[in-house]
Formats: sequence, structure tokens, C-alpha cells
Amino acid sequence: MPSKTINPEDWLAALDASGFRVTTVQQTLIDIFVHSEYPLSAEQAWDAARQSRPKTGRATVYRMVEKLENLGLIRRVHGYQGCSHFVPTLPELMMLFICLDCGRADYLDSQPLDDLIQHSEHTSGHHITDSRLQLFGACADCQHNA
Amino acid sequence: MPSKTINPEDWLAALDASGFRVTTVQQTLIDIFVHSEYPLSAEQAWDAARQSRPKTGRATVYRMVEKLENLGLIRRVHGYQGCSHFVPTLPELMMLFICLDCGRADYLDSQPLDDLIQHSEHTSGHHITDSRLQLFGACADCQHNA
DNA sequence: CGTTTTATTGATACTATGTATCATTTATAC
DNA sequence: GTATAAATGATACATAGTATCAATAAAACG
Repeated sequence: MPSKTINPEDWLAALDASGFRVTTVQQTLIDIFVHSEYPLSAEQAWDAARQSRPKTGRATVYRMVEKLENLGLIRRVHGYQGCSHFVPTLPELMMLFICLDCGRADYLDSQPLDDLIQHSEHTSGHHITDSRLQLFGACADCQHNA
Repeated sequence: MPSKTINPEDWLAALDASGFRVTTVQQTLIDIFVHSEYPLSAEQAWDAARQSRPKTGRATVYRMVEKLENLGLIRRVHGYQGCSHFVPTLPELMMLFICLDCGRADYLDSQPLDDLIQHSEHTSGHHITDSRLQLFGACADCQHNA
């Protein structure tokens, strides 16, 4: 995950700006998501959270994941084995690539997707307000190490 | 759903060709999926199946949905309220559009998506073997009736 | 055809994932 | 520092999906 372009401070600021209190659980979870190399499920995030904060409750983590998703800070990964994993959202619009070998997520430029959506809008007559694009395959590293 | 382009006979033939037995449950479920206007979850398909075949078991429906998905006869819809709904797969490659008002699915030409994937492969260095694209918005009908 | 073989089915129990409730705790405002 | 209200954690609950296994039904075979 390109954590260099995501700042935990900004996430706390976003929560604050939305009228939520800034708590230690939040900070713990934000750190977990921002620093993970892989998409995480709520359950995995809970496990991770209890390592540094053993009393963390399960429902709390599920609530926080929902909150972070609603604020657009994390995005759901629509994969093969379900759709319950999340990755941090980058400031810029981007498409997700998931490597089926190592499981890591990579972010690709979404300009081509924007063009595609505009094109589809014109040819279909539908008004497109949102999209989910997920790409799968073997990342550059895994191809070379195969 | 454009059922005119999907033939239940072909589905049964596909199951047969894969070495599976052709049963009444299968025929019931295939009819349900082919004729539904909306994406269906396994649970919804079970409800529908019991209307014409009351003793149909839940696990059977889940197994059959999995089988149909593995054979590529139905596709998972990756939507907002989860990813547990399915639509029939059209013979040609197509992208899915889901109307957020009426819930109906429409199939769009996927050539632009193929181009996008080729382009992303070249610029990223990843080998892309599969994709999931879901578009959301208001369909032509719902825009006019708003 | 009737019989044998074997995949499929249905009932049940179970696991996993996610949600509601509510007393307790903790962050913020005063 | 104290009051207040949101967030938390424990529990119970709800929903979605899976494993098991005896009973059933489709196909193969004589």
C-alpha cells in the first residue's frame, strides 16, 4: 500500500471535521489500515487492533470500518473470496489492481476509467453516478519471480 | 434481463457437458435466474424455488448457485448492499449497469473495458487476467419518469 | 424395462460474518 | 474539575453460508 501518500493525521482531521470524537481506537485502526500491505477485513483489523489494545471490542471495529467507508477513507475490495476487505482510499481517483499471487493491492491511474464511463453514458443513455472496477492478475514482481 | 438472448436449454446442456446430472432443481433454478428482471441472491432464489417446488432445500440452492457461477452461467453483482446477488451471464462479453432506482440490470458493450484493460496492462506492468466492473446510476427509464 | 450405482438432494447442525442493545467508559465543553 | 453526551465493550442476536449424512433420484447397465 502506498502509505507515503496517506497521512493518518488527515484521517483524524476528517473524523473531527465530521463531528466525531477522536479516540484511541480510531487512531489504532487508522494506523492499521494505513500501514497494511494487504486489504483487511473487519475481522482481521480487529485481530490486529487487539495486539496493541487487547480490550478492543469487535462491534467497535465493525462500526469504525463502516464509518471510515462512509467517509470515503477506505474502500471495499470486490474480490473472488468475497467483498469484505478494505484498502485505504488515495486522495486522487484510482483503480485497484489485486495480485492473485501475493495478494497485494496496487493503485492505477483512473483516467481511462473516467473516459470509459463517459463513453458508456453516451451510448447507453443511463446516468452513471458511481462505479466499481477491480482488476486481478499477477503483479510485475510475481511475474518475474515465477 | 435480456432473456431473449439466454436459452435455458443451453444451461442444461452446459451442466450435462460438465458431467453433472440434469435434475428438476436445476431446471427450476435456471428458469428463475433466466427470467428474473433483477439480480437475485441465493436466499431469494431459494424463496422463488419453493413457490413451485416447496421441498427444495436451502443448501441445494447455495450449491447450485455456486455451480452456476463456477460454470460462468451467472455472475456476481458487486453492489452497494453487498455482493451476494447474481445475474445471468450473456454469451458475449458485457459490462453490467445497475439502476439505483429500479434495481434492474442492463448489459453494456464491453469493448471499451477490454481496451482499458490492455492499456492498464501496458502502463502498469501487471498481467491482468480478470476484472470486475460495475456501473451504478439512474437508467434511461428512471431518468424520464423522475 | 428392472436393478444397480452413484451423484444429488434435504434436513440438521454448525461456522462465519455482521448487527442491536445497553451499561460503562471516555472525550469534549463548560 | 465536573457535567454531558458520544463512543466503547460485552453480550446476545441475526443473517449468510458450509459440512455432514441418510434418503432420494438420475443414469448406466444387463
